[in-house]
Order: sequence, then structure tokens, then C-alpha cells
Amino acid sequence: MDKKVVTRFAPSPTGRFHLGGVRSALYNYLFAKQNKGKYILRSEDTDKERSRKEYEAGFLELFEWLELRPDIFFRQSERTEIYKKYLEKMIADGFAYISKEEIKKEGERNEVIRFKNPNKKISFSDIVLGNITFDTTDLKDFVIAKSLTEPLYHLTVVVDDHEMEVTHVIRGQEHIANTPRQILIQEAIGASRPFYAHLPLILGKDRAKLSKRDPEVIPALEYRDLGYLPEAIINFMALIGWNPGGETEVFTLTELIEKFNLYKIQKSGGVFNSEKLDWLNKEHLKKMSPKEIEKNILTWLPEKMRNSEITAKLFPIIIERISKWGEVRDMAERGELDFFFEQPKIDKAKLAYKNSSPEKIANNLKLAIKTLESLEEKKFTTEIIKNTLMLIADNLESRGELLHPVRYALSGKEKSPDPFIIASIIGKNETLSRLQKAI
RNA sequence: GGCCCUAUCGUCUAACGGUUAGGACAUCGGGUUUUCAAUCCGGUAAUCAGGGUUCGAUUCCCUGUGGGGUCACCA
Repeated sequence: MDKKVVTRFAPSPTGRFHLGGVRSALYNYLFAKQNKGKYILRSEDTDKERSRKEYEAGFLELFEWLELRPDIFFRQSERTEIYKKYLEKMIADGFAYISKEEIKKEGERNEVIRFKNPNKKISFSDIVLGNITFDTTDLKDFVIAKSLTEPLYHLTVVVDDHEMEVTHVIRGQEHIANTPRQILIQEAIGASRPFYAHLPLILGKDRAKLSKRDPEVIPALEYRDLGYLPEAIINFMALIGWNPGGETEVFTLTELIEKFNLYKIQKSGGVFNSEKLDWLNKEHLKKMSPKEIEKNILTWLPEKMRNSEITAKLFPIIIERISKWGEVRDMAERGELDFFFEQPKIDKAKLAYKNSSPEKIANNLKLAIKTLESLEEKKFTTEIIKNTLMLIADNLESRGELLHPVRYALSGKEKSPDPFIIASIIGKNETLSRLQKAI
């Protein structure tokens, strides 16, 4: 290993970028970084019809968000002159020729540049898959450019990888059949052969390849809008097709750079499991500092809930109940936070606890008011309220006889955080008033 | 269909040719001072099939089957 490692990820801006590509980019990035090498991002935009600037902007924004920043970024559309030189040389050397064509489809040329196929067997050793052999005879004289200034994919890939001295081509297995063509071109232009690592495909629930044409597949950037953490996305994607072997599954980018092993990659495709992503996102959420958590929750909360003195007390309750930021917004939209800010509507029937009589419930509520009243304002904390109320509850047939109606009176919800914390958040006056009203 | 790749719990995966086939997510059951959440403990669950090689195959070989990819003047 005397040569400096150079990897590249080469998306084409012809559609909305999805998570499958993130994993390829990530592995290229990890391998380059762990070898103190270089990671190149290349926009394969030679197809003028299909390429769109907004798609390119999309993946650039994505990698910025994920902090998978390339050492070099460039576009193939800006390198036409370079490809032209190679094309001319290949024609001059007899490796390619201008071919007269019959036009079968609209937009086709009556003259294209074809590669003169030597029709031989090509074998290469893939880091993931091992030895693979293709007979290139099946490939015929394939087209490498529409004209000298309109090069096609196979030619530009080989020229760029050669010029930029890419040492490791790490890409999805959908490219495996492209490899023999590209090796043929390498041999024609005198380029050395890089190491290949063809990654197992990431599959959807139906076990088919994730595709940008599939409306079911969520574009990668939308995960940001759903409130996922970049580190969680990276962590999760890294673990489809590779695994460090221990029992730990939660890693930061830095840890991944250290642990990643290109030589221990799975051969078969893996299904994308969004439940595990959610779990992992929560794990990363738990590692964040309270300050960061507060900042994020604030931005995801509806405006009317942001600036109340109540808000500051809500963070622990919220963070416990979400796995991604988007759920903060969901909670608020579902009205699960409203009772902290305003008196809830009470349904008499729901105040009841199992078989306890209404009189008993009312009595318990009165008892609660009486004891809480005696608490000083500044002693109205979760801990003290809990101790106070528990003292009463423990003397009842079951604690629920007191705790349920109190909780319901305060929240107006069948399901909510416990009554002690709600009481401490809304304060003494509000608590007493709600209990009174319930009676 | 041709060519190529592939096969461990539902899912992601671990296991120098020798393990009670391990972990995680999900699921189920229970504890955790009422519900939800969080948390803890426990359970169910897998080597595609058939042949070899071997004292011994999840592991190596062959065949079958299943799954996937690819067959453009797209990338």
C-alpha cells in the first residue's frame, strides 16, 4: 500500500437522491478517511436531457447536512475537452471508431463512437464478492460517445477515475455488469485497474432495490425534515451490509471511521428497516446535551408554545416520548401538550376509577386539595407533591383511586405523564383550580 | 429469457471446519409506587433443499430451488 487511497462517489443528478446512495457515499468516505486518503464527489451529469441542477443541489445539501464532505467536488459536464482528447486518441489508436448507425429512436445520431471490443474474457477480483469473470463478447462494440463532445458514462467514468488516480471503486452491485466494459476501456487508454468493492444492494420492504422512481421510497433529504439526526442516519446506513462484530451498535462518525472494514462486507442485499432506524435515532438523541435538546425541541414546537414559562419545564417530558424531532410537532398537533397551557375539558365518566363510587372519588380529590393547599409555593415540586399525594394514596384500597382522578383532572387525557410532574409544571394555583373544578 | 451475484430468527447481523448457533430491532410476557412514555428482567423465533468432502459441516464443493441485479445513442 504505497499509493495514497483515493475513493469517489459519483451520483448522477437525474432524480431525487435516496438513502441507498448515502451508504455508498459513506463507505467511500469512511475508507478514505481511515486511510488518510482522499474522497472525491463527482456529479455525473453528462446526460443533458435528464440532468437537473436542482437534483445536484439536493445531494450537495444532503451531504452537507450529513457532514460527509468531499475533499474534491466536480462535474463531468465541465470536462468535455478532456474526454474529447481521450476519444481522439482511442480512435487514432484503433481502440474506437466512428460508426454509421441506423436511427431507431428519436434523438439518435446516424454516427456514434463505438468501442472496438477485443471479445475476450475479463476476470477481476472484487473485494466484496471475490473473483468474477465475464465474457465481453456479449457486449458487442458498445457505444462510448454520441460524438467527440458528447461522451457517455463508461468512457467518462474510466477517464475520471484514471485522471484522479482513484485507487478504490466502491459502488453498488448494480454496477457489477458495467465493470468489464470499464476494464476494457482502461486497458485501451493505458489506465491501471483500481480495486473494486461492489456493495450489496439496499432493498425496500418488497426486497427490490431502492429506486428513485419508486414513489414509496423516501428521498434522503426528507429524513432531515422528519427530524432524524444525521449521525443516526449514518450509523444506521453503515450497519446495512457491514458490522464491526461486537455487541455495540451505536456509533459516531468518528468511531465508524476507526472501525470500518472494507474487507468484511456482506455479500447479499439488506432490507431497510425503519423501526430500527427510529430506535437508533433515539439512542443518539439520548446522547445529546440538555442544551442541544432544548434548542431543537424549541424549533420543532409550534410558535405559541415556545415562549411560555411552562415550555422550559416540558423538555424532559417531551424527549422521553419521542424518537425523532418530528414527533415533537406531532405531539403538539395531536393536542398532547395543550393541557400544560390551558385548562382541559373534563369528561365526568372518565374521572372514575374502576369500581370506585363518584362520592369516593370526589372525596379523594378533596383530600388532595386539602393537603396540597398546605404546601408552600416554593415547595410545590414534583418530588414533594409526589410524597404528599402518595401518603394519601397508600392509605386507600388502591393508589389508583386517588392518582387516576387527579391525573385525569389535571390533564383531561386517558394517557399522560404522571400527576406529580403535571402539577409541578402548571403550578399550585392552577393545580388546585383544576382539582376543584373536577369535583 | 441470457449473463452475473447471492442464501443464518420477521428484519439487520455474529460465529479459525468442533458454540446449548450469539447480539440488536420488532414481537410476546413480567417488574418497575394509577395510565402513557422511559427503564429493567424474561420468552418465542434462523443455518433454503438434496447430494458429496470430512472423525465432524452454518462454514468447503456440486446440483436444484428461492431472491436480487443487469442486459440504452441513461447513469
